[in-house]
Amino acid sequence: MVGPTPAAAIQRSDDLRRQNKRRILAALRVQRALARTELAAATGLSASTVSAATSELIATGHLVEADLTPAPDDDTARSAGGRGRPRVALSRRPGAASVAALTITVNAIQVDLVDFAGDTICTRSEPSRTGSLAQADFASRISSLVETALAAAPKGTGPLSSVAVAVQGVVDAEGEVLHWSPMSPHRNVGLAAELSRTLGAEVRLANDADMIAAALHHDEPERFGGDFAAILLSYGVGMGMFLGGTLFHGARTSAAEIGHVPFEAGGALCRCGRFGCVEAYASEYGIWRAATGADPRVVPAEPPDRAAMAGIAARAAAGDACAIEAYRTAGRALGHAVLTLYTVFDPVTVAFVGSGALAFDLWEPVVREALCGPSTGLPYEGALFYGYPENIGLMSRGAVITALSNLDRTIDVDRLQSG
Amino acid sequence: MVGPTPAAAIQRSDDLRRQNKRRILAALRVQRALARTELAAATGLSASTVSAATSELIATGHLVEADLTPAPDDDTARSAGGRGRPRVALSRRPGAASVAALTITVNAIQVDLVDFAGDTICTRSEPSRTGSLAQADFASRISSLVETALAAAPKGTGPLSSVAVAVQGVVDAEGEVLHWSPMSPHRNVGLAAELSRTLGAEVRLANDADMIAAALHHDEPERFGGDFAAILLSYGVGMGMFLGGTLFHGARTSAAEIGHVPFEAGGALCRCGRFGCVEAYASEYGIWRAATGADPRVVPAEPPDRAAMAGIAARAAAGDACAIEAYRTAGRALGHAVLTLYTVFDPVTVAFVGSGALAFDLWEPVVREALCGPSTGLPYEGALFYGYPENIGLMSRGAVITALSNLDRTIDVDRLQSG
DNA sequence: CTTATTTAATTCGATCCTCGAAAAAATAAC
DNA sequence: GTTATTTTTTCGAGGATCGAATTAAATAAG
Repeated sequence: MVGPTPAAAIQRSDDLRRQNKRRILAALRVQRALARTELAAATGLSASTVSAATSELIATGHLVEADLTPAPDDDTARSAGGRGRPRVALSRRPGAASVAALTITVNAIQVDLVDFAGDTICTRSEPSRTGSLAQADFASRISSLVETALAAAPKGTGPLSSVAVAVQGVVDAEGEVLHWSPMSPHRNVGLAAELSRTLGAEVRLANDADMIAAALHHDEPERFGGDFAAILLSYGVGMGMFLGGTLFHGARTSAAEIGHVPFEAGGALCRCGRFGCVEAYASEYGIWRAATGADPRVVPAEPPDRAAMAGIAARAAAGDACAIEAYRTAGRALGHAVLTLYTVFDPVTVAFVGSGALAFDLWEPVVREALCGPSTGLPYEGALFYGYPENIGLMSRGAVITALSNLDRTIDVDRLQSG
Repeated sequence: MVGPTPAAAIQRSDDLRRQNKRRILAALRVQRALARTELAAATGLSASTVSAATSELIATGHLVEADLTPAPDDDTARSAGGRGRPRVALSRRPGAASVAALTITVNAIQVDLVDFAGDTICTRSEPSRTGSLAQADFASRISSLVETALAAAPKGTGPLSSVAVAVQGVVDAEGEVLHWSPMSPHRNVGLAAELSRTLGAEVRLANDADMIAAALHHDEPERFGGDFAAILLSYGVGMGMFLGGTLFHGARTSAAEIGHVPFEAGGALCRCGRFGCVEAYASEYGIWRAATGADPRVVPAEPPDRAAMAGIAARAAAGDACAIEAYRTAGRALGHAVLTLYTVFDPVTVAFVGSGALAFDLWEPVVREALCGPSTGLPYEGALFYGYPENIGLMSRGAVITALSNLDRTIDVDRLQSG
């Protein structure tokens, strides 16, 4: 290799075939079942190419001809009956493979086992006191939970082929190393490799907020199909963002740590060890500290639970000045974060996810206040905000989607699938 | 189109051919002359494919067989003489097309006319009092300067096929609209379309800092080949950044306006109309205000010239407390900006470009100070900083590269080139 | 009940692309 | 002059896509 050209992926004609097969699989990941004609329209390929590719994919066990279920919401195409030869739907064969989505939070470890078609096979979860675990135990604990789930899976389940791990903290861009996490004192842990060894499948780590963004992007394309940010207001403050239809990440890590943008120099102590980060004011513990009058220079050892946060929200709603002020401060910090977000990435739709969205109406006006006034770019006032108080479900949903989509990128589309 | 798949670019086999031809042209844009064997190595294509593609490109007038110049710095390959059939170098045929690079600053408008091989044909510039021009005059002024240059070009010059305009301010992501510029009171000007009409070529606008980043990326790949930011410290504070080998841009504009990240709430007045932006402290006018004791609530009408800034740098070097403090304040603001940059994009190499880099050694330690301490991500201390006091040359250089690379993406590689 | 109509899917031939191996070309060394 | 070496071209094989024609399967009409 002499030149600087990074020799892009596709340049031989058989790469083309593989890529087009992948495109068909991807289309069927989003739309559960499609006829060959619809696949041709969706992928832009000709009917003959789709016919050839799908018959190969059926032969290799990737696809099956589904019962001609009338598509769930069939607007454009003719519905149920009609003249002409009826279309026969294709879908991904459930037994072709299976994937695991792991959702690791401070409170619990959860695994979702999902088949190739995207249906959940089984779910397991257990409480986690992750902070007290030795580094090696952490990985083996996760592995054994996955193996428990695999053991409970019915016969005919495809081999575990891809694992996505949603975890709080900073993950490298390749999803292999956990650089920093609030759940563990260890740094730069090669968790993906450890899990891959015991599970015998490709494992990718991912930031929790990124997974939430992936879930929203996949499930609500009308709101979150293009460019948007998902800001996770939970124990900490994280962000996942889609730019140009793909998940944004930094030069070397998942990055976009909007929660650790400096807000007030020498201010309240943040979990990361610095003073004055946005998170120190807008996170659960930040709001809890301000509402209870706790020392802003100390990070509480135990995270406030959902009940405690709901209590503060209730007090604020009832007019408690201290609680209201806590939320207003959080709003100012968030306003700073969103203003920074807009300055760096442009106005985008923002979804606020997690317990912080419980009191959405209390701090949302404060955030908007920070966005008023002149700017060098686009007008900020019209930005759309959405609140999603629930976060765990979105995290695991995003991990499922990510595991499936990782699999689609690596699966061998030419060889026979076991099962 | 039913599905959400955006029907990616390449799926027919003749797309493949076109793409591979483009890859060959691109390799020859970076390395002026390469033999077929070298092209095969650089692109990853087989010798026979390169042979076929290049003979077509020669027939269509895109390439010519150059005199067998020994490659300028030929380490890997055999140099000059040797056994065997001598390699015959190929290069882009100068007359196949020409491009124009426009560099518009507060002081001057400059046009560089460049041939398809990348050599400058001719250059023109004239002073600009852009602020006082009517919107329509602005475009016609630029057009006529380009036409003057074209008239002075020797016979055999290829037709003008691509124009890149480097301009201060906020440009939309497609390079068509100038949303905001300090040089003009008008907003959302469709400058690209206006120029395209009179010049009869594709015109793309680009942010000035982005062009500087493009120049550094292209000309110093060992330093700036991967991920890096170029922070322009001139009349304002702008930023261009490469992430994963491509120029970063926001959802709808060039974005990455690190100069307008909020630094001190209710602080000094910024050109953008807000108070407390980083730019209000770290730009030429910000430093000038602080060093001369001018009102921080007023933006000077006339930008301080290069001599004035050099004077302040000299005063600071001589120990003038007021000047030193101005640079230290600029350093603190820049530190905030870089800390935000690192939090959002990860630690990357940074090039500081423009007059601000004149006093690099005065504020660089202050910036580094802000980066010390704990963080949730990668360590910040080892980041590399470089200073480049000159900026106009880099801007026009980046515009040339961008114009050529835009052309390479749109040029018809199958049909005969005039000339 | 038979026939026409309509839509879906497949088959077939043409064209195009890339690649590997072999041949041709051009020079240096002996 | 012959041989060795390296570059470039030629040629045939193997795939891939596409459009047109064909086959398949159902409904509507007479």
